[in-house]
Amino acid sequence: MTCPRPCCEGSGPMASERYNPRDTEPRWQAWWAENRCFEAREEAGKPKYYVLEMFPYPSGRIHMGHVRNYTMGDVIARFRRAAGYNVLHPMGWDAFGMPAENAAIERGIHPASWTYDNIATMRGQLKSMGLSLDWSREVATCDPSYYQHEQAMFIDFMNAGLVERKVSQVNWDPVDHTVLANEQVIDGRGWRSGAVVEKRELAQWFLKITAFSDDLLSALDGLDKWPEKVRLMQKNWIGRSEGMRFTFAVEDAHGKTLDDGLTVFTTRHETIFGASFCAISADHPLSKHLAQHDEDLQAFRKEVAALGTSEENIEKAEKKGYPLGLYARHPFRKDVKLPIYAANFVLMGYGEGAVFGCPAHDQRDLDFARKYHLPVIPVVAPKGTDPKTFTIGDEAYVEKDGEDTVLINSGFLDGLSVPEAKEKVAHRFEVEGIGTRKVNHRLRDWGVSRQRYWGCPIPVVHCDTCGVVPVKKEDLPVKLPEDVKFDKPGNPLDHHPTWKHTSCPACGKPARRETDTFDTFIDSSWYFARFCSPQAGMPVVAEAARYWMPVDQYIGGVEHAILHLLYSRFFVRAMHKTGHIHLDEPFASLFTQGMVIHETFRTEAGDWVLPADAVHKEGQWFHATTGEPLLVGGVEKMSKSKKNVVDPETIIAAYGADTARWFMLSDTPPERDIEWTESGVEGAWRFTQRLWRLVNDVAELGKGAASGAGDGLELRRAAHRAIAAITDDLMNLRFNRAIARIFELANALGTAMAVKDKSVALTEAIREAADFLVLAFAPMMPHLAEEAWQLLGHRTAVVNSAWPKADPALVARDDVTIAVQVNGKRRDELTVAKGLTQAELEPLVLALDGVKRALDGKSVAKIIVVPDRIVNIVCKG
RNA sequence: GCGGGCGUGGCGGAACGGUAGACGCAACGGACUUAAAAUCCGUUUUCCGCAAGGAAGUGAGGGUUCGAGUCCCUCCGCCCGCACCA
Repeated sequence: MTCPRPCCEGSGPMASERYNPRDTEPRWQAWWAENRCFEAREEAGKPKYYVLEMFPYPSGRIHMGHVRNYTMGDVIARFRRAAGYNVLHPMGWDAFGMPAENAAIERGIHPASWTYDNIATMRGQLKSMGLSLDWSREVATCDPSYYQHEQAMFIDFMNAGLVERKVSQVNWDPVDHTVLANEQVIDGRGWRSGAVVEKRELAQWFLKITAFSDDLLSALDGLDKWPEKVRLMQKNWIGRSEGMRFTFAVEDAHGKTLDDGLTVFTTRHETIFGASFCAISADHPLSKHLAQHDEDLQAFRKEVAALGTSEENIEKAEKKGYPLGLYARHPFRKDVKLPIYAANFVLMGYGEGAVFGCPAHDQRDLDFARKYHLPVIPVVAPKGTDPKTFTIGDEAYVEKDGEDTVLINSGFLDGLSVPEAKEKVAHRFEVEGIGTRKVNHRLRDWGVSRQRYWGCPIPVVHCDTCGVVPVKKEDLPVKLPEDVKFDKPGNPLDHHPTWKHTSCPACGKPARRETDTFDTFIDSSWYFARFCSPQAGMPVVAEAARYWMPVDQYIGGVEHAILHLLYSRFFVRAMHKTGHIHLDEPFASLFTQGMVIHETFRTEAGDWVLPADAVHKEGQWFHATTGEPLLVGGVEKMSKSKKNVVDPETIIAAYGADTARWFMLSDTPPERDIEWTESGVEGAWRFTQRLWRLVNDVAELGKGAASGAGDGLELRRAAHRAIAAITDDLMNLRFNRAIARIFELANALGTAMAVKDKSVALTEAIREAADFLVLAFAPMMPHLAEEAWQLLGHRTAVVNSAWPKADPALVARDDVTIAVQVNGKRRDELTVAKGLTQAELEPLVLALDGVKRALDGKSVAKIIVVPDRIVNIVCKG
């Protein structure tokens, strides 16, 4: 036998060396590229598989989150490819956005050169990961050859009535000097800057996402390969509620009826007899109107505006109202007048910005009623309750699901159930012509105007004569000017001396270009479709999209559960409506991976310290250069601010991409947060070396003697079972389990290799198992796999090799180990031929020592047999 | 407040309602080495026992079942999303 140890003489030249990824990885990357292994072509008749990871923002360098995301995508792509699919696996750059402009402002670098430099760096880093990407399809959203199609589609959307320009109250980010969409405001702060968002009135472009509210909602049911969590978040975000919109007659303090009534929205119209006041938003037109002649009301409106909408404020805020001196007449109790208040808890942005208050059954209304001494009339009570004794204390009565309740104190509704009363009152409103059934959504239209330079110009022109006119399609793209200055706050496009001056596409007179640019979420709302035909002179070539779309597997962070994923679902619907694509749902299957987390270190002074600067000595952490002791903090998401980052480039340089990839997939399920640890990476590194030694040993194996030991059957079974399990795991994205199976296969192969004097059969089984092993880990460690594959004597490349097929005969078991329980506790086990019947098993089981001991003379009441799995003997006494 | 998820060894985590802890990390013991690293062999849920074997055990308590980490109810803790949405 040849000794595999590096120290031994006489072994082959390869075998005496450690596996060196620094040599092999660039070599195989170059080979794959030269042979265009990953360039996708449409092939009729071959099943296609479109794998896509959310494309990166070119911030400068890749981070571990990218490594995890792209490794998962690559494993899927390589596995599907081997399994016979025609795989599309493209990559691009979400290249517009604020950081490029910040670099321009802070360092005087042009956003374009900053962006393209970053792309070059990051492209190189991604290539060093050995990803099976089709680089011929690369796109950058900041390239006019990309955004011109976005502009063309926007014009089509305008013509299709999916675009609106309106003055509205918008979220203004005072740090980024731009407008934010509702989805981009988190806890009252800008999603990027973290600044408290202000309200401003501005003329803005909107995409009418609300035109698809119900469709976006109901189609979620069909997205059965999306995480339930994401579907639920979108459902809540769209926030559909069914109710009624109806109008109260309004009179003033002198009993004079006003021309206009007060229209409210409610989902609890059955509680109308419990109404004791009405409340309107401080921003309601009626409130604004009255404030013109009422200084106290003006003050109240200011107070409400100052409060904002952040979480803390809402929790603390007391329900407050300002009586307007107006009264709403109850529609069914003509003697009752409901005072109307402007109130701080009514939002202008939802429903009608006006409600009726039913204090008995709504906590906010109750708080309000108690403060202003308004009546509290219970109108819904548990069935059987005496209406005379049912009272409300400090808590509103809200019936729970499934509770049996009836209407009380409600005139013609008395005795009805809530659904019956809803129906009856709705009918009555409709008959009397004062109200209609109405579905409301929480979802607002998507404000897409941004007052920034580094984005896609909105292709319209403002003409004093013609108004807003879209740019002619033949004049697209509207390109960004290159000579811009960032010397003052605000939008450089607006400050540019000439760019905005143009002529009207309709009348030819001098006119102004729109200087707002698109929200960058538009750029990422269709890039997946562009990848089907990335160089086409139209947004999407129909045949290409028909072949490749939808994306079969989309992978990214859960932070995009609403923003990007909802916008994309809308945008594709708009593209469908305007004839650019044939489908509505872009992503058939979605996977949201967890974050990469790491321990945090800080000095006693409180400064964060990079993990690379922390050294562990005798159970204590110290700073590598200053030597001062370090405090170990929590394990948190890798972030620059806490410095708990590990640079992928350093890791790849030290261990190679395969090791980094292997670590990312091991142990932790892909949807959970993974903790990056030095010992884990070391472990992955050692395993690459172990595989390399194992393959070397197999490669050097001579022909076994016919008389040698071992029939190889056990190993063959292990290998085929491993392949069957790994195939199943990879199909279902259970990478950590697949990796455990690969460890087991390597262990089984190692055990077989330790047999002295191997028979021919065992030797052949070893060769087969080694091939299987290499093919099985190839999606995770593609470079090592290619190198090992050559060493095993194959002339093909792994990328061009088929996924191994498990032989069902070897996967199936002919004998089984059955656990034997007595009263549910395991007492013994029994290995028998598969498929024994209860009658055959019973005597065998009762004869077992462990069973006899446990029974100890007790009488057997019953024997439960689950074929080939378990026997449970139930006894008494 | 509403909605959702999760709780298993020292750690990451396995486990169609059917032998809890696969696989990995770490630790410990041993072999090899002048030594270290690497490598190889072994041990590692807890408790009792020399062992054979036994007892307990999946956040807590109850239930369904021949059998529960898994299903149901109540509670505790942690995480995430939304949040004055009428």
